Amino acid sequence: MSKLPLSFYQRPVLTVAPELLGKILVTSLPEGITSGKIVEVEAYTGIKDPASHVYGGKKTERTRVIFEEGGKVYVYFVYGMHVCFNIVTGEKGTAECVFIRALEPLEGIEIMKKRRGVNDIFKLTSGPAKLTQALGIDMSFYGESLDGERIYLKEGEKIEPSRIDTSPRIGIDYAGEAKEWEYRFFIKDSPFLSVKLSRR
DNA sequence: TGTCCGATTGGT
DNA sequence: CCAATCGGACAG
Repeated sequence: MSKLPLSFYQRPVLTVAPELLGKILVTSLPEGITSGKIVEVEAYTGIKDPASHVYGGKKTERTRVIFEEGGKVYVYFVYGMHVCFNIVTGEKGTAECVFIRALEPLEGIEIMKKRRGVNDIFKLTSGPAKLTQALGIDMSFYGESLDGERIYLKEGEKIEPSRIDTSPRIGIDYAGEAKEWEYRFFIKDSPFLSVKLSRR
């Protein structure tokens, strides 16, 4: 199974985000290969998106990679202890990214259990900061290309549209009306989601 | 340089 | 519900 080409990411974020469901995120590090199937993502659509880190055109040392062309890693450190992982999308000149919120563990489950310090498979990668810890993703991945050796995506299960649901994004109460936007995409029958709310 | 706070998690 | 824990953002 081959790596997804960078051209996959260099399309509009609202196209790429749902297509990421079912794809396999892989890291290859000294401890071994770990991977998981993407089951939950959120789209952050750029400088006009009040929930985005680049809202209003805010371009800083932390956010600069979001302005690059799609196919790069945007990671950030938050709450003094957590790393969150995003995939930059779109053409150069846009500032879009997809926030990866949950995976279904696949390869290297013993490595992931050791990194996470838990045995329950449902607690390994069912949250944005859990999956980075499980896959060994830290701030050194900032700006890395997703067709590299350490981290990449590969083709996975084809997800039928009927299995995909949407909801507002999680944890963005500061974003005004944007907190209602249906930019969270997830595989509705997955038991590995970060939150078990079904809404409506 | 000082203060404020978070696209979370895990325990109470 | 709330503490943990600290780098980035921004005001001054």
